[in-house]
Amino acid sequence: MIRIRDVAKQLNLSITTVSRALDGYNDVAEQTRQLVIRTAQEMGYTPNRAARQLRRRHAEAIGYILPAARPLFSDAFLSEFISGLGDEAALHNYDLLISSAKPNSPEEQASYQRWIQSGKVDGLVLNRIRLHDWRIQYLTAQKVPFVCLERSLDNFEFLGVEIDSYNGFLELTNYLIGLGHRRIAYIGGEPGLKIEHDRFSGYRDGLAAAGIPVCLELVELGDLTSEGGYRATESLLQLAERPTAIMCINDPTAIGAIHAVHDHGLYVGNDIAISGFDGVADAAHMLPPLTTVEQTVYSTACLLAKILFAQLVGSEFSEKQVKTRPRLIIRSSTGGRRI
Amino acid sequence: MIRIRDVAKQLNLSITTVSRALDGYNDVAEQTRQLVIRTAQEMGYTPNRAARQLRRRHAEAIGYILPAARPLFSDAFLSEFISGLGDEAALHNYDLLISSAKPNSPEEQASYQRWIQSGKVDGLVLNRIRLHDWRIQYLTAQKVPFVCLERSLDNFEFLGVEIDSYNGFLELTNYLIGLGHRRIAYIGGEPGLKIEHDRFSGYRDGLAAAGIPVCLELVELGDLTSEGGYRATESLLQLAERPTAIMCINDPTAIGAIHAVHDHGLYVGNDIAISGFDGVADAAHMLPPLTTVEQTVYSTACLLAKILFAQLVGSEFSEKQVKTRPRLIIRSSTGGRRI
DNA sequence: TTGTAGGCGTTATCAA
DNA sequence: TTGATAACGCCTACAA
Repeated sequence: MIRIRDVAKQLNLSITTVSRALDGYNDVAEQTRQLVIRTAQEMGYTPNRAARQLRRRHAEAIGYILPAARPLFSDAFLSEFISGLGDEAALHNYDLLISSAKPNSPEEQASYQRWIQSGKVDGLVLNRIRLHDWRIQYLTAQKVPFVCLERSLDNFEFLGVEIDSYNGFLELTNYLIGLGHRRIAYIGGEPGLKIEHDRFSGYRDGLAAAGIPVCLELVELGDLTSEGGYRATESLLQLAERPTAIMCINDPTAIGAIHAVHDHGLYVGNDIAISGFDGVADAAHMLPPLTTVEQTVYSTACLLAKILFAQLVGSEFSEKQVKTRPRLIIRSSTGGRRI
Repeated sequence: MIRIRDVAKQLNLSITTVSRALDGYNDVAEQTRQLVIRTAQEMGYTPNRAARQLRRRHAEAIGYILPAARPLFSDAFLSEFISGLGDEAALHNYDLLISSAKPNSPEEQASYQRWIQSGKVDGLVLNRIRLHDWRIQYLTAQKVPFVCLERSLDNFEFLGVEIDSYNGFLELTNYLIGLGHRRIAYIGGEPGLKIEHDRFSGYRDGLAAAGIPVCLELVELGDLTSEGGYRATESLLQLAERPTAIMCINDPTAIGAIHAVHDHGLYVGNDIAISGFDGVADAAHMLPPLTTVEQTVYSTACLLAKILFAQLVGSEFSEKQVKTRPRLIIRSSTGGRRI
């Protein structure tokens, strides 16, 4: 390992001078600076992170804990989300630390506490926010910078990005009603989730505005995965009177729904309309292509990270709170040619 | 922030004693140990990671750099892969550090060097290995522990997991030939990739064994994404004599291919057979469900991490090199009912 | 403009 | 069984 003292010795300079030349202080002769920078580069010197962290008292890393309900999970949303966070972090020369935990589990709590208390990360990114989320209370109390995708009912001084799920689902519901659907089912997620609350509300209010009563047998509980969507759809298809449309809380759920409908020998988009929410890249490549509400996951992740960095390093980015209106993307899974 | 000295002061003990009680040394009175552990817990003490790293000279973190060809990418393979690495790392109380870089770019090189030289990670996980891969030479020279998914031609002392892509593709080719296909196309990835080499070889040798010449117009270059698969398939469909089957290097490519075939008004599984490779969860939820060669991404990632940890902490896991035979999963994208 | 020295919080060596 | 002390590599008052 090459240390700063090795560079200093090589140049017959003091450690101080080398350190300051590298860090861009202006009290070092320009000529010396150039020499130092060049030599450090040649020698392949990179400051030891542990030492720097200890001294500077920050980690130059942000953290994100994956909401993994089971050890094995797969979610197209997450790879886009992670790459957005990672790219933005890299721009600031920060690292992205990843862990995974079952939402609302003791392990989740332990992970957050360990990261905070041990100083491994300077800030955190949260998603899958619960209506009452201990994470927000905890991080606020600990004064740890964090940003959220979606807000909870607790955090008044919300920092982050909020996707207007409610209006997205409202618009989608209106669209389906406009197509003539009356028996519209909904497959959601765990009740305490903010997105569940918002999206279901959009669905409910959309129906109400058209004078259609919410029919409880048409409301199913999924788990945000394809498997959950498949199972929930199977129940719906066994009803005496089948729904003519199924609105799914997210794209993976919708993908499972499409599959279930197909396995029942029915035609998606024709016999039954299916819609999702997220707009992950794969949604366009489904057969039939999936009608969805697009929230541009990658750029949202970048935006979240930008907001976090604005807090951490006082970067020029000034937005603290962004509310975006997702875009309804109509594809043939809600009607169109027979496949 | 609570430091070890705070705990020591609280108990009127020396820092040394507290440190050793917590670390499980046996030269501290059992009674003292219990007291220390309890108090530390009550006070919410967690060792500062930077200080510990500096002293112990390791980071308790492993790293993985995503092969992201473009800033925005999405790959079902990766979310499974990352969660496997993360779960296994968590089991050892290690963190997983994530970054992304364009394969073979100067930034990729800079990222690896920075992580190594700054001591941010104790070991690395590599995939998308190139036939001649500077990473392997560099990490070997630096004596940094690492594991690979797939091996290169350079590393004789290969540590990691090798999926037998060659035989997987051979078997798949034989299967398609057995179905009566003669014009079988191949959509691959960047030429220097190990998986491209192996999978193409399996395809070529499979054809050769059946006395079918490789027809260059049927060999297309993709980029491992759905978009690449879509474009390549469009070219194939414009040939005077269309292929009757298309073997894709991975599942995303196959998903793009299915979509392109569909857009041309043809029936996948009927007019044209399509196959993938990876066996990510979504493949089963495609329409039609995708025939693929399954490599159980999640458990492979866990296995890779296990091998890495065996090096890092001398865990009980003794396998150093695992070669797995992937499993051919036949679904209706290579023939079956019309959808 | 450059150098000296002290300390960040922890662990390890050695002495008590 | 416990405690004093010296590092780990870096940054930064302060002195020269």
